[in-house]
This record gives sequence, structure tokens and C-alpha cells, in this order.
Amino acid sequence: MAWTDERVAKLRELWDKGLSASQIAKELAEGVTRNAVIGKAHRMGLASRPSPVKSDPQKKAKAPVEKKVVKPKAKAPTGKVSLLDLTERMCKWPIGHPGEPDFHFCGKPSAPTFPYCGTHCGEAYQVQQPRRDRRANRGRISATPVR
DNA sequence: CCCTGATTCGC
DNA sequence: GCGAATCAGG
Repeated sequence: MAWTDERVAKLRELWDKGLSASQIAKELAEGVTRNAVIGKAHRMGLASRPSPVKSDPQKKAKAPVEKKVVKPKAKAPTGKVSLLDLTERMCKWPIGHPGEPDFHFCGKPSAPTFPYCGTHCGEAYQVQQPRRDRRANRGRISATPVR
């Protein structure tokens, strides 16, 4: 989509009005992303509004190294997680079977780069254990991916 | 995680 | 000139 005079005008208007780039992109629609908006705004020479990132070059000296501990707590989703609800970082371990009325997915936060949460990674990726001692796996479903 | 603008660079 | 990808943050 080309930058017609109309669209440029609207961009300038909304930008001056203080809307964020993503908001402007939504207004213009037609497959325009916020990247496109920002890029165009810059090329137009629009006053680059204070970026939240670049602002305030001289910051207050922060002697205390106060570290915010990243919350390891992850909330489990409310209710059943359907196929449509799944996002990249959700555990995709199926509960039940496709077609069944109650079929859904685990949905808990998945381990980084893994399709399942910690618990279900444990189910999915089981180290082959000595034939002698498989007691640890007794009662568990077998989900070894490659046999 | 959601979000912000800035910058780069192949097209 | 364009904008996706990336960066550097809030």
C-alpha cells in the first residue's frame, strides 16, 4: 500500500494528536504496521517524540542495585484450554482425546523452547531406563516420542 | 507478557 | 522510499 497524500495527511494528524504508532497503524488499517508508521514518520521528518527508551540521558544515580526478582510464579489459565486458546508458550499436552467433548490442553506455561510444561516434558522426554529398574515409570503413560 | 519509538538494511 | 526485523527499553 502506497503512502497517498490522504494517508500521509492522516498520519501527520494522528501523530501530532499524540497517538502511538501502533494506534495510528490501526486507524489507517490496510495492512499498515506500526513499523511502517514509524518508518514513514521518520522519513517525513516528523518530530520524533520522546521515545520511552531514549529519553532522559542523564539518569539519577542508582547506588542501590535493587533487583526486581522475576516472578517465577505463573498462573494457570482459567478453565479448559482449547486448541484455539493455545499460544506459543503454553503447554500443548493434550488432555483427553480429539473429538471428545472435553478434549483440551494442559495450557500451563511451557518450558522455554519446549512445547510442554515441565511436568509434561518429563512425560514426553523419558530417558530410556535400564530394563531392570523401571519402577519409576510404573503407572505412567508411555509417551516416548521415538521408538 | 504486553507495550513504546529508533535503527538497520535488503528490497 | 519502504517496512520487517531487530534493538533497547517501560
